[in-house]
Amino acid sequence: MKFKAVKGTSDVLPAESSGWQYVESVIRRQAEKFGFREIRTPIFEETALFVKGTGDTTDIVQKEMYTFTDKGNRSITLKPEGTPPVIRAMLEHNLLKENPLAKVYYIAPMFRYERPQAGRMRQHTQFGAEIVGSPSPQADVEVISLLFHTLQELGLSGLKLRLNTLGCPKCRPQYREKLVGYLKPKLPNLCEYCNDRFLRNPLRVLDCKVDQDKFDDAPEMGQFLCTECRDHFQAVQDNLSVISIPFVLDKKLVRGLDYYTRTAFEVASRHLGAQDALGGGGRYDGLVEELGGDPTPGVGFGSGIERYLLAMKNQGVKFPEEKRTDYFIATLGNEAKIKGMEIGTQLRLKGYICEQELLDRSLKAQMREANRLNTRFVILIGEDEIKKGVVTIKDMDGHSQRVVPLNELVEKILGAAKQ
RNA sequence: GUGGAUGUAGUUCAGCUGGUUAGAACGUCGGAUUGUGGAUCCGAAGGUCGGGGGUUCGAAUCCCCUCAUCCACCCCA
Repeated sequence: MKFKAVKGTSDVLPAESSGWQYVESVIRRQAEKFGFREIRTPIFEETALFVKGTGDTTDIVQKEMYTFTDKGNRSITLKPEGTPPVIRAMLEHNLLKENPLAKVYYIAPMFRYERPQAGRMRQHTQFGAEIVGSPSPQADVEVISLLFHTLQELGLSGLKLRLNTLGCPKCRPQYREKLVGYLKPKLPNLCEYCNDRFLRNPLRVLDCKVDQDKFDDAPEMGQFLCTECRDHFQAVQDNLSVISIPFVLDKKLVRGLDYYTRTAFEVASRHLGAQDALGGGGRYDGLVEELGGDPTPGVGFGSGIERYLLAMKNQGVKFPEEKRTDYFIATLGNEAKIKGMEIGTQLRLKGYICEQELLDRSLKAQMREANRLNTRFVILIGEDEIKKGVVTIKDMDGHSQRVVPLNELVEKILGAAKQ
């Protein structure tokens, strides 16, 4: 085979696209119920937006971006995540000046140069949402609720919401300093990954699978939280409880993006493999300012639609049935084909789903095709019908058929379809 | 970037320690029903055995290289 979809990308074939459309429609309905409005930003951005927004210490920026130079000598990057472009667009168009609160969602492709595996692609599609402008813990909860309830609405079960707080620029540095002091003497005894993580993001070291048991006496973020952060975190938990969203506290949950403050969360499915997060997000109270706006709080999430579909498949979730074909026009002979074209056009104008044979197959094959399409009625036009100026209509469910004169065809079948 | 597994019809797979015409199921097409679907029966088409090189009288099968896919690490959606 000559051409193949490049590594880590895949095609959504007709057999799967109805599943996608269904998921997308559920997402849009949920987002709109909460009052989120869609935002569409370009598929690529100036590279610097991610270096500054996502953070230059993150894996995404250090080794996963699809970056290239365009003919105008600009450094361009295919977006690896959705939040920085959304903030950029809000600032560029002064959305936050028009209204101090902005709630947006998006369904968009993301690109990361990673080694593909189950649930991880180089191009994947994220459903994300952001609330910008509100410092309220209820904004955190609204965003979590949108994600959680969307997943539930799709029929996903075995969901696990993990929750943590990362503190703020006031209290996190103190914890970080303490943790670094605690870890430093242990480094020679820790694995190479730990040593690597220690340099990039010390909070991550505690999450190591190899050395996990060596950190029993490690200092905890909880002991260092300032009162504002502590209250905020408590309020998030209280509100989640009020709306009956179950969660577990996970002190090791440290998201891989630099901009998170306070709340961090992740929803995982037990129906997925190693990459089990359906979505994750958190609060980013410093990001807007970092990208050149006034200090403005924000909170949001990103979630992977390919993973939704994977989890739904693994879990055996049933998708709604596809629409059936109302009329299949089976034809024999040239005149019949022309007549069929005419009839089909009229039926579609009336709003029916209507297909016509395009391969000149045998009548048997055409009937088989009609059956495959789950057709309600077959309109048969052969040489006999042409001679007599009629059409044979077969009811595929009732197995009955009758002959209808051409001139009253549309009226007749309109009636039949209403039954 | 690291490790492991796998590449044979459209699809899912079989093919024993190398032996000559590479099989099955499903799907497709045709027939049983000269113009009628889903069930059944019969038949047909469809394969450079991922690619290249080597060993051998002989390679889908053994060796080397390469490419791709999958899974895991890392990290994330």
